[in-house]
Amino acid sequence: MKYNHTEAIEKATQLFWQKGFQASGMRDIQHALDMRPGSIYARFKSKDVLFQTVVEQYNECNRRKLVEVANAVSPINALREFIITPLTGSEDKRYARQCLLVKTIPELDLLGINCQQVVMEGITTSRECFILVIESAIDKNELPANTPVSNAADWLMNQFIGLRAYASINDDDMGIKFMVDKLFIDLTSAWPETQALSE
Amino acid sequence: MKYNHTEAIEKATQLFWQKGFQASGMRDIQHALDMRPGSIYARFKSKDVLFQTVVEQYNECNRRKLVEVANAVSPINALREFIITPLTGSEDKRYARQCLLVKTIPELDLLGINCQQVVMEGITTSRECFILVIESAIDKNELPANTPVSNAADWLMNQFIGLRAYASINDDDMGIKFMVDKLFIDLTSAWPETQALSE
DNA sequence: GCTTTACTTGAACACTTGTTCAAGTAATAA
DNA sequence: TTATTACTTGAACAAGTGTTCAAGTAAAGC
Repeated sequence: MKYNHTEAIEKATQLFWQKGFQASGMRDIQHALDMRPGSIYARFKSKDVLFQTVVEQYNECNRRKLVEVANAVSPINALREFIITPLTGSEDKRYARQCLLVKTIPELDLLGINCQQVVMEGITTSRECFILVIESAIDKNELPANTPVSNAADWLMNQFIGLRAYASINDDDMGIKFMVDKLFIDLTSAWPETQALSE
Repeated sequence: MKYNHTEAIEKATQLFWQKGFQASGMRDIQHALDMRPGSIYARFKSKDVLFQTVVEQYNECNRRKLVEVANAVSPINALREFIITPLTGSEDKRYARQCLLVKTIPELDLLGINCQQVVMEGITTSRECFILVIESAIDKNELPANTPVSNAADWLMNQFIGLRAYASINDDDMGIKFMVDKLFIDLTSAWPETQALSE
């Protein structure tokens, strides 16, 4: 049977996402990819680099989806879809409710320095994409023009992260729906005074 | 030098809070407590039970603080204080910005079943205390009477968790202040329609 | 003083971890 | 067929983990 790169990375992603970096032992990986240690080390230099490859793909996928949201006819509706999708995944994909990057942060200093960078880049990129979404929503009159873009993007991203963490340990679908609804009420409601830039 | 139980647990708390359960090796613990393995195992049955003891104390401390907030003259003001305190800890106590329980959740199944239970109890208790706080605030006319207590408590707790996670990887004090202000605006603003109980 | 009890020590143990590499197998080229 | 190249295998390794326990030390009781 021939080796399939895409499939191997998919399997690795699934494992890392479920168990985290540290808890996914090389023996688990060997089993998941149905490959022997030598083969794995021939293709990926180490467990660390394998994980990095996984995260790189995760980031790219994430970025693409968020740009789509920003370019949608109704960014707010698209955003709602984007947010709800991972929260309501079926039981067998529950592990995907939690963000892989967020899950990785506590393990950050177990990773090689390059790998750490890739993880942090993913977060930075996400933040930038959320800014795009908000700008686009303002542009299309779905959000008030005086929305404080940068702060609101931080806020929005944090809300999303919090929601995913909540959903990953909480089954109550009604509760999740409540929180999402609340998020969109608050998104369009008042913002705190932002400090003047110079003083 | 005589053994000091309180101090030992304090040191252990600090270590676990900084590095997490798994990453705190027995050798780290030995060094932090300045005790040899045999002594540690004589007092605490295992690393697991030591961690459990730490979490039990953490939970009790947390509960006490939240009950104080509920019983304060102005629960909302007390709540603001309660929320801001861990977010603005000095640089050398940055580790305490993240909630110990939240930090532990990803490692939950490395723990013994009793220890797992103690961690989950901590979260449940927190939730119950947040309900008390909201009820008290309604009672004292600081929140509208139609606030959906249970859902709002879930929401509030999740906001707090999210904020602590944000503050633990983000230095920007102005950004943190912005988020806290936003939280209190949203706390007193509109809530989504809650589904009827029977249908 | 001596005996008994309580506590401490740290080398050693069994097990798990990520990683290596000589040997083996399959595919391709001549 | 034979020679060369590309890839795979899995036992073995070094370093790390939580834990044990026989031996040692200090304290308390008489």
